[in-house]
Amino acid sequence: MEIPKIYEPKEVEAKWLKEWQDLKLFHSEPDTSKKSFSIVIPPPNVTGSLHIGHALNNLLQDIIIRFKRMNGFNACWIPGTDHGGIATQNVMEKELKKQGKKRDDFTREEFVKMMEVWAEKTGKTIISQLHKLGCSCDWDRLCFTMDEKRKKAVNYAFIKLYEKGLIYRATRFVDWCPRCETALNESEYEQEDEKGKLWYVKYPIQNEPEKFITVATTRPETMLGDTAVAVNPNDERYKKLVGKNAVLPLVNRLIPIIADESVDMKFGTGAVKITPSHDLNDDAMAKRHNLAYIDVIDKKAKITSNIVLDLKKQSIKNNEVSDLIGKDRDEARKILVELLKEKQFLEKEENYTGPKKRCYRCDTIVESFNSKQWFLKMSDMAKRAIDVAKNGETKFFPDKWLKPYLLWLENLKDWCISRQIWWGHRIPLWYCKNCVEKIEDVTSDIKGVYASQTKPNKCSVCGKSDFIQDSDVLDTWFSSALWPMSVFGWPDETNELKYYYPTNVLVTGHEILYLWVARMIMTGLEFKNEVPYSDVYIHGIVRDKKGKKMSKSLGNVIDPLTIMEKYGTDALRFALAYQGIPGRDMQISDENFVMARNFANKLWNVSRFVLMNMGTRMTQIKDADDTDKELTDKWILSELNLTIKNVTEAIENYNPSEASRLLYEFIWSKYCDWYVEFSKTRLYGNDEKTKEAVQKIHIEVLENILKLLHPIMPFITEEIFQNITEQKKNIMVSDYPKFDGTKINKTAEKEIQKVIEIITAVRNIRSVMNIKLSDTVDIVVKINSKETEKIISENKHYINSLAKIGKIDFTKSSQKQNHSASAIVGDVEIFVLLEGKIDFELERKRLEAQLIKINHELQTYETKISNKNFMEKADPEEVFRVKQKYQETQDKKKKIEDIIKNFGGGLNGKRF
RNA sequence: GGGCGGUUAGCUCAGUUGGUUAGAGUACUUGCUCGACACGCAAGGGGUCACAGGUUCAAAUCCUGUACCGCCCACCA
Repeated sequence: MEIPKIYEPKEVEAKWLKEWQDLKLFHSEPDTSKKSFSIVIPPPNVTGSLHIGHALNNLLQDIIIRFKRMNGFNACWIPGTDHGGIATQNVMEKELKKQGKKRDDFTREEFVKMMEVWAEKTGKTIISQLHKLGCSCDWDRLCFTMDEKRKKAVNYAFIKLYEKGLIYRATRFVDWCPRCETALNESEYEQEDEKGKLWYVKYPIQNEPEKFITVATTRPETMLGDTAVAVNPNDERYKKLVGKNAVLPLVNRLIPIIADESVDMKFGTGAVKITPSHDLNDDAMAKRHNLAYIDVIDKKAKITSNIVLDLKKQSIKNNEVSDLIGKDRDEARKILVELLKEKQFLEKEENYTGPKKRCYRCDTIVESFNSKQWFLKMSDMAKRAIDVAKNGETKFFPDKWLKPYLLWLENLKDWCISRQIWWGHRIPLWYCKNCVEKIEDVTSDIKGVYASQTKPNKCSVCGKSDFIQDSDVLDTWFSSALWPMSVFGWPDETNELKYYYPTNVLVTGHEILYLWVARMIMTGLEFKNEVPYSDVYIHGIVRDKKGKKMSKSLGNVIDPLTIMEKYGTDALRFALAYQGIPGRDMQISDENFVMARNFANKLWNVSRFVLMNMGTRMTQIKDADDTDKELTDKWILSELNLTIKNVTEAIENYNPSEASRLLYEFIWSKYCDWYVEFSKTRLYGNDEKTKEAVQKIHIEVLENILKLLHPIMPFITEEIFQNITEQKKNIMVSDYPKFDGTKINKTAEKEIQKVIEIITAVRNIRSVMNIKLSDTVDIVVKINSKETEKIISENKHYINSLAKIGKIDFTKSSQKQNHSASAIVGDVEIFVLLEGKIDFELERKRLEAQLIKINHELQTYETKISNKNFMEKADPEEVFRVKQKYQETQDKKKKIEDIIKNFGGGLNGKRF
């Protein structure tokens, strides 16, 4: 059997993906005789393909689900995709733009049809990527947030909430994208400080043409809708002006100068222009002071004709301002600033950096204004969501997220659920054309409005059957909020819903804690009266080397497919798991993948080693008696069991990083570096019985390693597992290793530790003295303690072979050995005889350097022991330890000093 | 302005409830084709744990403050 030296992931991965799929190992059916463990995927948007963040998110879920499956649970992981609302529609619009087309070139039906085709295509891409990643989702249960069943759930939920009176229509300030022409929520725009200007505009005082009040503004174009100038009532500069009128420049409309506490005296001039229609604060102020509203900017961010109507109403002579009608807000700004300058209303302009909201999909600056939207009342639902988190029905891992979660819910405003786009769940409200005069004026209490999944037959008011459906769609998070229920067929009481719901854990990044997690909890409580999952596992965001969030525009995205191609899927998975420290964002770079790839290769090669030494005697493992086992065997089994315990705990505590580190350490530094080497003396010997015994241990350890590692690295572990066992069973459905306390052997651990230290010390001398491997040298180990002599004696062959030395002798003499380099390991004095090969000066330097270290160490112990307080107050165990350590170090120091003393005479006399 | 996190070896990061001489990977130095692996083996060098106080017998670890970096929330004319 020829096995390549380098692990080749590609074929292996394809092979097992197919087999797992063919055997339907990912599939789960409700089975009341078994305990269920369920996870629902955070459905990726069908905007394109998966990024490394998705890979992390899904990997973590896969680790948990595979772990639970191997631990006897009926594990079910529901996969799916999200229609993604505005985000996806924008991707489509961008595609159209490339072809020189736009949304308006199509009818709504045509556009939605195109979107469906797109969603289908990208959805498939995403699913295939998840599949390739090794995600053990139940692919037979694939869902989409806008498929028929989910549609039903959304409509049902909307209608229920509507009937309960929780959904209402109102005119509110909303964030609005003038390019997308829809309301946005906080996840749909990004707010950042941007460089801009602050313009100081002089507003003349009525009847006092020489006097002005100067306001500072970042948005001069909105001045057309100003209906007041406000100052702080305590502002001495303006006290006399309050109550007077200012004349709006260019427009010549009179506006009152008012006093309001909310005005910041320190900002700008301390006087602020008030545009109630286009600013949330101004709106609030307008309500307090009963000011008029004049809309200046329309849905498309163009100047409205309202400004002229307003002028006419006040019989103010028309002027150049009316030319602005229909112009874009930016253009209008330029023109206005020019006009103000020309007419000497502009006092000055200065640079100013302030916050700007931009639509996160099209980068257009968000406009905020009053708009008629559908809202969902949040206060009661939020209260319940707060309660369940406080009383622990839902727990957060790590729990530091509890506080922000609560804070968000406590300040929650009603949720604007309507969007003026075409892609999404259309609001299931129908208006009787006969009874409802103006659709814009519809509210929930008006007659002739019906909440219904399908078009109503007849209007109960007028008896006619001419209906029109609301043209808005629901916020994409509305369907997401129902996801943990809807994937199991809710609102129908399906077997799946009964068996798998509530789910066990939700795994997600913290960026959607509010938007999604909180809302799922609220709807879960509302409709099912229980939390949708008991645990919320919140992982970090993947960032690049410089700590920047990965984004296409920054060009720093890592494509998981590229990594999988280059290093293998298991390497990608291991690297992500290894770096994914709970509660922290993670930075990842190529080096991590190289490390993981090398680790996979190490595992591959150690299994090659085991296989090569199995011969044809590959047998089922039977636990031999401990008496048959050597110290090294007991040691590795002890270490293995410790690893089993710790890895299991780590995964159960949602810490795959810890699990990965433990496994790396055990496999590489314990099993490969030491046990494998120890075992060679027996494997290459002639005693068949001994050989077989050590083979059994190897099989046992390797099999356990593979199982432990399988949730993180499924492919390579399955491949090796199938090679080393004759079982037909797949590793992914085998039993996860169980901790066996009887295998823990502290004595073996201690003694092997000693052996390792002695070997390392000898190797060190070899290395420093530049002793070639080919030079077989003799070594004499002098023992002062009988206990250690026994250990060394019993493990002599290991020291011989691992330190590559000729022979070991014992001596009781405390005489220095001629021509030797020395090392002290605890109570063991080692003399490596190097006749003719020793560099005396080097040896002296080496020992003196050691002495410096020892002295330093000794000092720390001395300080402690001479400290009365330490001796009295410290934990007695700690005192004992320090005392012991002190004694040991002192002994060691004395021994080295002795050697050096002897050295003095020896150098010239060549006694050494 | 409020909150959260970070600052540990050249680089990327671990470090559980305070208690071995503070660890890993990588990079670096030296030596290795020794019957799993050069994607490797062996040996080594490298850190005042951001800074300043405090608590404690004892602090990378707990507390307070400072600086810088990052994120979230709110405000900003």
